[in-house]
Amino acid sequence: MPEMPEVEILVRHLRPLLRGKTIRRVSVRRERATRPTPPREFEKALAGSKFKGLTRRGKYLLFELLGARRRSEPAVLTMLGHLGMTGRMFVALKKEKLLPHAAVVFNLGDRNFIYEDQRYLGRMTLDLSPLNELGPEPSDFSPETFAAALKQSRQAIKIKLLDQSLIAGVGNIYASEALFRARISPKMAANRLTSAQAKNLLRAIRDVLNDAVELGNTIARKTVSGELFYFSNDGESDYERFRVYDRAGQPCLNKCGSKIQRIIQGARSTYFCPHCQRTR
DNA sequence: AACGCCGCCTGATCGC
DNA sequence: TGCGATCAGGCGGCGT
Repeated sequence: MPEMPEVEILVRHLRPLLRGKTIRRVSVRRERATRPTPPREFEKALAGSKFKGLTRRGKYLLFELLGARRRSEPAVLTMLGHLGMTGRMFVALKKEKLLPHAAVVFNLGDRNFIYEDQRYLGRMTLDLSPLNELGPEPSDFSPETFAAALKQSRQAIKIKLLDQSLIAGVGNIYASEALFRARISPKMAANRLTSAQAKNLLRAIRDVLNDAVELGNTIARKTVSGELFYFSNDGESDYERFRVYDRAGQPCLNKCGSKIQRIIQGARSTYFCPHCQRTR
């Protein structure tokens, strides 16, 4: 499940591999992959363009390209990528066999840049409108503004943290992790957090995400084989990575004597320590 | 208009 | 052994 740290790691990995490369040909192999941009339009718009920059916003990847020379001056294009639940993006030698779920293939000459997605919940598109719905990056959010924003909602804080229009980049795993570090109950109504609690929570969100990027970078370096790079969730690499996520029934790492509990909020799993996170 | 809920997707796992 | 049900969960869209 890629959240902000996984996307950040991927962006840092891909940036130097793509910079300056010209797209010879684009092949959309899954019609859904470029929604709402029509696949043929997507292929046509990007063929011949050159990768310039790559940045991240929330869980989105922003590919900046210089359009193919048409008559007038070259157009700047932005392509938006999202990994959904199971998306992967990597550069591979053209001669390598395509994975069964390759959704979009960008040919760069002797290499392919591939977006692959087992469940097709992610996408690669020219529609930039989702960016308008995003809240601030955790690093840009002033603690006062964050605290004030929480006052607007009666939803449980855990559910609220998943709202990308409030704060960008927090997903199901790091929402639980941040609340544990801030010692705040996931069930607490967002508008009932004190200003101090909100500030602690923002601090915890930043710490959890930054730590994950650092740890992930270590793992990623080990995972790279040749030109192939994967972000994978199903791995040995998750060892001791999370303090509460997926640890139901196991002892709280604060050694309080309680066991981590799993509850369902908004149809999603939440993990927390009922002793250390007693706020309501 | 904040909020709840469903659909999209495939593969792993579980119960009968 | 086989097969349907359930779960994984980010996000867009829709209904209230």
